[in-house]
Amino acid sequence: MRRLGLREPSLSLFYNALEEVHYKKGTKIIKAGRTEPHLYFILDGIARVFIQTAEKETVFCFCLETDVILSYNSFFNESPGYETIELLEDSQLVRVSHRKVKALCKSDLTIANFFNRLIGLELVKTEERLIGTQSRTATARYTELITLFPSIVQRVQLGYIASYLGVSQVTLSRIRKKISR
Amino acid sequence: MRRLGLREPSLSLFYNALEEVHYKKGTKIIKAGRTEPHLYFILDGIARVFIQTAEKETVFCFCLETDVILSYNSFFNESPGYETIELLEDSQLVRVSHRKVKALCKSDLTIANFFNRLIGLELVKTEERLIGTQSRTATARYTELITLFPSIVQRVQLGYIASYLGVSQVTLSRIRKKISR
DNA sequence: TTGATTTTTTAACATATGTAAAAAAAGATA
DNA sequence: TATCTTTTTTTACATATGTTAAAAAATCAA
Repeated sequence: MRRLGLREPSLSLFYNALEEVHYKKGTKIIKAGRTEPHLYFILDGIARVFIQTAEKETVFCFCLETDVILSYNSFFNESPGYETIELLEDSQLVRVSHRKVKALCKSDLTIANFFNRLIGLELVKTEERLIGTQSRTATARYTELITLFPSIVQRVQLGYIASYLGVSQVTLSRIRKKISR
Repeated sequence: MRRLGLREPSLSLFYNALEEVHYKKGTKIIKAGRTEPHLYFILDGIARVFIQTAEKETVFCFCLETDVILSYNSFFNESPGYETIELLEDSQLVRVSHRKVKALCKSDLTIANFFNRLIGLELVKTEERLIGTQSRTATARYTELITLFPSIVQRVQLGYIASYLGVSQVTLSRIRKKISR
């Protein structure tokens, strides 16, 4: 949190609201269709964020250590979220209720600005994802994933990565073969 | 702004920082590669947001009346933005410098929370776009665009809409033919 | 209205991608 | 180790999409 400019005494205020939790691999910490009451930070572990339709399941991001896990629609519209978030490893997280975060933002200017920046950086990240998805090939995005987030490729099975890239697993296999030459 | 919960006296504080501007169709109010100093709200007009690579130009959203126009990376990272934003009609906008917005957020708790919500809703919107892009066909997204934002389809040429949907204009023509039967 | 320009649709062809199914490889369990 | 399960790669085929170019339609200006 400190890297986002949160300093004492607001830092302690925020820290004291956090609660550490541990979950097993496979746990769905956030489920689509529910208004999720908590926000999480990953201390150790990895999660996939996906959305489900009648026909298929689409992975639309992975969350790693230090990342925030937040159902945007739950938080900002107090409406059911779109995404389900499943842990892909036994994980350690800290969590805090939306209610507490909002109360802190309403009462503490420093925390409000810290949270502003947190959300802003999420927005930049999401925008980068969207730009990537629309303007670059799956091959380019896969090679980028390898260089920027090698640990994702190592820790996550290819079916999920293919879904994340928006191609079938067969196509990802072909991409992997092509770039390994 | 009122719909985002901004009330007096903070409302006036924010309003007084705004400056009305008028631009001709074709004006690029924000250019990729520059750290944009302003944030805009559209009073009247329509804009396309696109990014440019060596090979092509990709439209990744349209902005309409009441929408905010903001280079996320300029604002949150004070780094050059990715997108170019071009007005597709003669337009009326209001603008305010990032500097002023940040100063207001640092000094006024209500404005900080208002801005928080503004950014949060942008995040929800961007997420919805990303989910749509990844998990739905171009045909489904086009029919949704017609029902949710008919004015975009009426006011924007199909080449831009095709780019927005992530398909070639030829494919969009085929989609239009298919759904008109 | 007429002609010029821009936008949209259509046609033809090549190719990249998805689906389904099988084979191979890797990982887990007893 | 040997067996079972899961994951990844490969194959074969059908099809949707992109590219290029031309035709048609719509828009704009004189």
